[in-house]
Parts: sequence; C-alpha cells; structure tokens
Amino acid sequence: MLEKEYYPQQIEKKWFDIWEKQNPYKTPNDSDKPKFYALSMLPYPSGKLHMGHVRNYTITDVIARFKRAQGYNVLHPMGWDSFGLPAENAAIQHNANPQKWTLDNIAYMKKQLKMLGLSIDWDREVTTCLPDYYKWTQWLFLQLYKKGLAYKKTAPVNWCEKCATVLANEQVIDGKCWRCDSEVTKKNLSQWFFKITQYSEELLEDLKLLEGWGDNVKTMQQNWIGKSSGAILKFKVKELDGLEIPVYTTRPDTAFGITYLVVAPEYKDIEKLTTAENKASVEEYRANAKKLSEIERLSTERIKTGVPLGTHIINPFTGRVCPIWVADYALVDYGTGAVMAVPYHDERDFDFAKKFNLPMVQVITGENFAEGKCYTEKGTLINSDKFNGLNFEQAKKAITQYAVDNGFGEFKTQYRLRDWLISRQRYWGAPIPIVYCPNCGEVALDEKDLPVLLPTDVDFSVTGKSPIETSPTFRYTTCPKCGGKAVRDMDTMDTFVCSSWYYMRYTDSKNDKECFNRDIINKWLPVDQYVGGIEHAILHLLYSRFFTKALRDCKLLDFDEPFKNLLTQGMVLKDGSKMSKSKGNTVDPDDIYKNFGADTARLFILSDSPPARDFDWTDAGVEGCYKFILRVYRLYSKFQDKINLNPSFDPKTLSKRDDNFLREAHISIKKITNDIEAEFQFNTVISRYREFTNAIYEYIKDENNINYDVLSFALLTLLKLISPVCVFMAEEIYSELGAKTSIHNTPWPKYDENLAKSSMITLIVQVNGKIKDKIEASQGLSKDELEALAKASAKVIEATKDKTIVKTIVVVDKLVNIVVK
RNA sequence: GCCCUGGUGGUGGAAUCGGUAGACACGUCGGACUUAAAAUCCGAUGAGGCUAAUAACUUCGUGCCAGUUCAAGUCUGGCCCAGGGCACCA
Repeated sequence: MLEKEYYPQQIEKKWFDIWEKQNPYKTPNDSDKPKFYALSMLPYPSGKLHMGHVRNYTITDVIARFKRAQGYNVLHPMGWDSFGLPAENAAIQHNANPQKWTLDNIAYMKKQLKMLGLSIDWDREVTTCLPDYYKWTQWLFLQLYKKGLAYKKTAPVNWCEKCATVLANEQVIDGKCWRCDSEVTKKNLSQWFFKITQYSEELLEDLKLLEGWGDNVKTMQQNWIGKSSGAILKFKVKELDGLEIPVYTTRPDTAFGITYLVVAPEYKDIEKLTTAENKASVEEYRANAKKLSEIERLSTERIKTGVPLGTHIINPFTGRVCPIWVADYALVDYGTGAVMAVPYHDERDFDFAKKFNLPMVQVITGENFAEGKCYTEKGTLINSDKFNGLNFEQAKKAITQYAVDNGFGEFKTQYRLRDWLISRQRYWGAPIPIVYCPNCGEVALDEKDLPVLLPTDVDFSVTGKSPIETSPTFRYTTCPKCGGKAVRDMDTMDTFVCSSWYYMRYTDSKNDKECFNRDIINKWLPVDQYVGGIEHAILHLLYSRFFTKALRDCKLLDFDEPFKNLLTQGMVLKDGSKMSKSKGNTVDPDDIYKNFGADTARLFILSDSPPARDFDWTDAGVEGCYKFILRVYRLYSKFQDKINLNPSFDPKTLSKRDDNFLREAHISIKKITNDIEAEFQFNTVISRYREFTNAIYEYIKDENNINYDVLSFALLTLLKLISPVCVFMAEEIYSELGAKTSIHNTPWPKYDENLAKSSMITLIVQVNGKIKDKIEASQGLSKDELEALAKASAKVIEATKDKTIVKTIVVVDKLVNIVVK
C-alpha cells in the first residue's frame, strides 16, 4: 500500500477556489432549524491579519461548524470596523485617500480570512465606512436624538493633542490616550453626548442576567458603572444669605465630625464664595489647577494642596462654623463638586487637615481604633448627640432621615459612569446629521436626507483642525425646517458608535429600506456566542449593551441584552512575550499559510492553551502540528481503497480487540463533544484527536487482524471530529474517499453510552490511602465482591499483616481503601 | 487600598462528584531504518532513596501554613506571589 504525501498549500488552494465560487455558508433567514448566532468581534482593517485575529476567528469558526453539524441554522458573519484615525493618518502621511487605503486593506485581509478557511456567509459582510452602512449609523443617531438620548452640551472634556480630538472617558487609560498613549488634558468644548447614564442602573442590574459572561468582564463593568449609595447634605453659607452648598457623601454617619468643606476649583459658585481678601490667592490656585494634566491631578501620591475661600458653612448637626476651602482633590464632575470633610474618618481629609492644621473631631469608634490615627472603618457613633451608640447602617439611615425631615438632605444613589462623548474632530467617521440655523437653532436632518456623505474635497495637510473643515462644500447647507441658510455640524462620530450595532445589521445587511428588520433581528438576536479580546471589556461591550437597551426603548427591537455568551480569548504571545512590531517578534499568517498551510495554523492556535488563557506561539509547536496533520493524512492514504463510506457491523459480535478499538471511537466522540459544549476546551479536544489517532495506529500494527468495517467507522469518525479544525484536509480526504458531499455538511457523530464504557475497570486498592495494588475487574461488581477482591491481593495481605482493619471504604467501579491501625 | 483571574515536571498544559497527579504534546536522551542526513517508526523521561544494575520496593511532590476527611491539585480558614481591572469617586 503506497502512502501519498500531503501538500497543504496545493490542496488548500484547490478548496479555496471551489468555496470562493460557491459561498457554501450562505445562511437563510428562514429555516426550520433552530438558530445559532456565532460572532467574532469585527476587525479594524489595519493592513494585515495578525495572530490575535487568527485565534479569534478560528475559535468562532470551529464553534460555528460544530453547531452547524449539530443541526443549527448558524449565522456566522464578518465585517469591517473601518472608520478611524489610522486611515486618516495614512492620508496625512502618504497623501493617500482614506477610503482607498481602507478598502485596499479590506480586500487584502478578506483574502487572508478566506485562506484561513472560515465558514462565513460573505453575502452579509458589512463595511462601516461605506454610505450604505453609515447612513444607518446616522439614522440611529437621529432616533436617539428624538428620544432625548443624544444631546449637546458644553463641558470640560478629555482632549488628546496628538490625535487633535476629544475622547470618551472610556478611552482615557491612566490619563493617557487609548490610541496614541499621549497625555490627555481637559478642554471646555460644546460636544455631543449619548445619555448612557440614563441606563446606569439597568446596565448594572442586567449583568446578573449574563450567566454566559466571565466574572472578570462583569466585575470590570460593575466597577466602571461604580454605584454607591449615600446622601446629599446641604449646608447654608454663613456669610451669604440663601446660598447653599450641597455635598454627596457615602458616610452620613460621620456628619458630626465635619470640620471644613472643600469645593473643586471649577465649582460653579466659587466666585461668590470667595471673599475680597482671599480673591487673589484663590484665583491663583484655580489657574494653577487648570494647568495640571489629568495624570498629575489624579495622582493619589500627590501632596494635597488648597486655599481657603474666606467664607464658612454651618454644620446643621453641631452648629459648628466650618471654613470652606478650594482643593483639587474635590472633582467637579462627580457628586456635587463639593465635599464635606471629616478628617478623623477619611484619609484624604486627614492628610489635608494635617497639612493645614484644621481641627479634627472623632465621631466613630470601634475595633482597631488608635488615638491620633485616621479611622475609616465602619464603627459605632460617639460625640454625635442622640445618634450615639448606633452602628454604621443604623446611623447612615437615621442621620440622613433627620436631614430629610429638616429639609437639608436627601437619600441619594450615585454612579461613576458619565455620559458617552461621541463627537470627534476628525474626518474619517460618520458625519453627525445635525445642522445649525440662525433662525431655528440646532436642527436634526430629515431621515430622507440621509446619508450625510463625507466630503471628498478636503485637504489632509492642515494641522490644528479637522480636515473636514477644509472642504469648501461641506459646511454650508439649508435648514430642513425653514429652508434658510444653515451650517452643518463639522464633527464625526466616535467609531465605537459604528461598532455598537454592526451585529444587528448582519441580520439583514442588504436592506436599503430599514436599518434592520424588527422581526428578523428578534429572531437572530441575542448573539449566542460572542468571541473577542478582553480589551473591549468596558468600551465596546458596554456601549453595545447601552445601544441595545436604547433601541429597545425606541421600539426597534425586543430584547434587553445583545450578547448571551461571551468568550474573551487570551493574547497570542511569541516565546513568552507579547507580539509587537517594535520587538520584531510578530508572526505573519501569510508565512504560516505558505510554509505549513492554514489547517496547521488553525490546529496549533487551538492546541496548547484553553481559549481564555494567553497562548504562546512557538516554531516547534507549529511544526508539531504540521507533523500531526501529515500523520493523519498518511493514515487515510494508506487505507484509501479499503475504507467503506458506509461501514456495517454488529457491535455484539466483535472480537475483544475490535470491541476495545470501537470503544476508542465512542469515547472520542463523547469527550470531544463534551469539551466543545462545556467550555470550548479545544486544547483537550486536540489531545483527544491525537490519542484517537495513536489508538488507530496501534490497531493497524497487526495488519492481519484488521476488521475493515470497524476501522472505516473509526477513520470516518476521526475525520468528522477533526473537520471543524482542519477544514481543508478533512474535505480533501473525504472527497478522495469518494464522498459526493462536503464533509462540512454531514451531521455530528453520536456516541453510544454503552459502547463508550469498558466492561473492565481498574480497581485501585489502597491501604491507609496509599496505593498498594491495581486489579483488573469486571465493571458493576458489588461492594462486597470488590472488597473481597481487594483483600485477596497479595500486596494488601502483606501491607495489613499484624494490623487491625478499622474500616473499609469501597467506591464502586473505582477503588477500595482499607484503613488499618 | 479595593476587585477579578491565575500559581501543577525542563515547557504548554490534563485531571466530571474529593478517589491512580502529570493525559496529550513540546523538549531532551536512547534505539531502528539509512552510505549519511532529513522524514518516519519504537522506547525512556517529576525529584529522591534502596540496589552492582534492572525489576521490585519505598519516601517526597500540585505557591506557603493550618484544618476537615478513610482519601485533598480539588473543600474550609489564614497568608505569599504573578497578571489584569478600578482608584483623591467623597
């Protein structure tokens, strides 16, 4: 029997061409089968695929193929998150056209994806930078606008000098720009926001529904939303009749310990609160605060600074007259922008009071209390008049209630989440469909006038302003309300707006009448399995959840959460460290295709680590997988003429040897099916491929003792089990065996529970928990029989002589433990 | 500081319910085939002790210290370390 060699490059090219013609994974919206929506996070077309993409899309593809084989109508689409700064920067640097740059990249990467053998319905592809998509992004903006969820306001916003644009809070990482890593400053600008804070409570509460999400992602979102409960307390200003300063606190129980008050440098009433003699120093302090970068200002290590305003408040609980200070440790955009200071029980206040010699009053005591040290634990009240002796919970409630009853307070729940700033002062994005009319003011465009097309007559060489502003034609338009002259909003939308709804568009991507169809989207969504990187734990995933809830409230769809199950895959490393262009340790998928084939890449990227963990790419590992593929192929080519596509045999009449071999097949189906279904443990799935393959090689060693029907069954089973991973090789072998259909259209094999079980077991015999013997025994023996068997063991007799048997534990079909003294 | 995730051989990792720790690989070593090499195939491989050596036997071993149990990688309590997230959020 001659063995043929396998040449993956040629074989993969052959099937690539066939699949290219057929689009074999075209998915109907109408089907009797149950639906399954498998989704990968859509790529940004930066130029070439990287290994992170390969890992992400291979995982999703294997899931999609597995579910398809199990009889689901599987939606597995792909698209391009194609607006964004890199295209614009390429335009600025090489004088390229951003659209051409982007579409060229898409064409290249699309080919790379197809070469990877992904089972995608390419007819549903979406490209967010094309008018047939961004028309609907603009349309959705208008729906949010009508619903009051999109609004414009002037506020201090995050500004990245290098990118020359504003950023959302979620895009500022440690005070730096998420994209270019340069320091972010604050600027006061009039900008568009989405009112995500309206959904703070629901976004937090519904995390509980997301059982298919990892705790890490849920906790990150929970922390980001940052719910706290406390009270607003209002303080009268002694010197200014009628003026009150409200503060937010989570510790109303410490109200008797207030000795001063702090307002943020940007606090709205600060000028009124400053006395004439303090004016100069306060002005100077505020000017300095403005100059500080966010990083400097928010550093917890920084020594506290501040100056007194000269005015005072009266603590309504104690009657104490307390000075008001300005200090930048109070933040203008959290709570009320003012803080009540209780130095004895808050570390920041404590540091500040120490530095400026402000008085401290102890009002809480409890375990670990130490005189003269800041005590922040929740203890028992003292020095608090009628509230003395109460614990934290009681005091919090009683003191707030007292403030409510006396008209100077209220219960308050506070969130850290801020509204989503979506305007960008850049060209390559979806224009905001709003115009400004001298007569009518801010006017939303009519839906029939969409899309607002990006102008092409722009000059990318300008600095200091958005290139879009250089268009001579874009700015001026007519007011849809009065027909008079009007100017457009010159900003574009954050690309995260585009990516907050792309998975909805896939359901009906060619629809030019609607953004998506309500019936169709209700059928497909929520996404059954979403796969992507952890870096979107807050940004994209939170925004998409918000979009879903907002569009539900706009009556466009009828579900509450977009992604039922989420798999966040780990990073791809090279020899233990992060792949990066600067380190020069990247691996180019094209090289892997060329040298080993896409099947090897797919097999390897799934083989060594579970999907959620980081994966270490090594050259030795790739070669190991390549060899395995060749080894599998050899097996089939060796028996090509003997393999029966419809093997038939009676399992009851098989020889012991054949029966044991058949069991390997059933065990493999069981284990692989379970490992995919439970947690997508592809690394153990692949281990089982190898074990099964080894078992087949073991079986065929004795060439004169082969039952070819059983062997055919085993080989066909292995082929199907391996087909979601090694898609080209499986198809090639199947067709070489003479099959007329694609292996990818055949059903997933079923295992027989009885055939997966052995009639024999290995009984573990322990004495005092230490293994003394292993005995082959038939399965299903009674406890007494097992105990007798164990006690008959020579090794057990040896180990128990001169000792008393205290008791014997028998676990059926597994183990006997004899306890002796 | 708070929260999440993880810690198992030289390496990646495996181990439904507490029941044979180290599956499957990579690497290393040895052997077969070959003029030779590659490829392929076969075997060994947690650390130590005993032994002339092998087999047999035996001790230790899943970050650390306790505990529960006939039995702990797995359960409980307390720590340590690494990675990630949040953080002058009152």
